[in-house]
Amino acid sequence: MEKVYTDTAKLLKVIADPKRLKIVDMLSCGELCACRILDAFQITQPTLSHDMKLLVDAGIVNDRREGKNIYYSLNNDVLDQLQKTLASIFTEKENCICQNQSCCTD
Amino acid sequence: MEKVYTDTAKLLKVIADPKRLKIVDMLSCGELCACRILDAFQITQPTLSHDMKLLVDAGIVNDRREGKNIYYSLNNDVLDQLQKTLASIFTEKENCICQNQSCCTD
DNA sequence: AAAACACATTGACATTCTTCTATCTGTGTG
DNA sequence: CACACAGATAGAAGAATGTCAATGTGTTTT
Repeated sequence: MEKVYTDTAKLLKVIADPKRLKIVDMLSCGELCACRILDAFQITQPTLSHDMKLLVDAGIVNDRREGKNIYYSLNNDVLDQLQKTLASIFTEKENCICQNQSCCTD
Repeated sequence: MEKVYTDTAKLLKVIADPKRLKIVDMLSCGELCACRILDAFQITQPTLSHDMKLLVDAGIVNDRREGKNIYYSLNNDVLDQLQKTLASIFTEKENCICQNQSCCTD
């Protein structure tokens, strides 16, 4: 499968979750520590830690330690690029992936 | 969990797959019948049928029978709305979801 | 140094997703 | 009507995901 599809699908899979979407929404206003994010959910600390690891590993979120706390923030470059990629997938292109093909029963 | 997150996550889950992303990309150039889409992949016909059902049930794709064939096309309204929702989640808002909150250790 | 705090990791279990083979349904054709 | 074709549905097996309790690691405080 073409790389753009596999790469984009990996990113989408990480944000295709209500909790993680809300986390991204919270972080869009600025950096937050894990404990603050945890307060907003009815999940255990290890579950949040697991979700944050997915977001960080995907490059969507940056993490930074300050004393005992870990502060998380959005990586806007990755999200901007994702939006551009989606726009290009959703929209007709000049060199259409399936142009000049007729249906099998034509 | 807030409805916008669960609804958006459901849509994202459906397109968070390389095959289905490529299908959307193919359909962005116009209507295609199932047999034509199937030609582009190394999967069995029931697998494609299952993927198309996910896309149709999510409202991302419309289906239409013409004789023996089913023709699929994009529902651009749903995709446009999804892009807008993502943009609003990714971007700082005036009424920030977490404004006026200080970290738990402050 | 010992204890407390914030977060990560491990291991287990349940749920969901993916993909297949086999079969069924709807449509057109001889 | 019998058959062929396009696609959907059913059922099953394996893979991936979500979540937790228990425990480990790094940092600060006493």
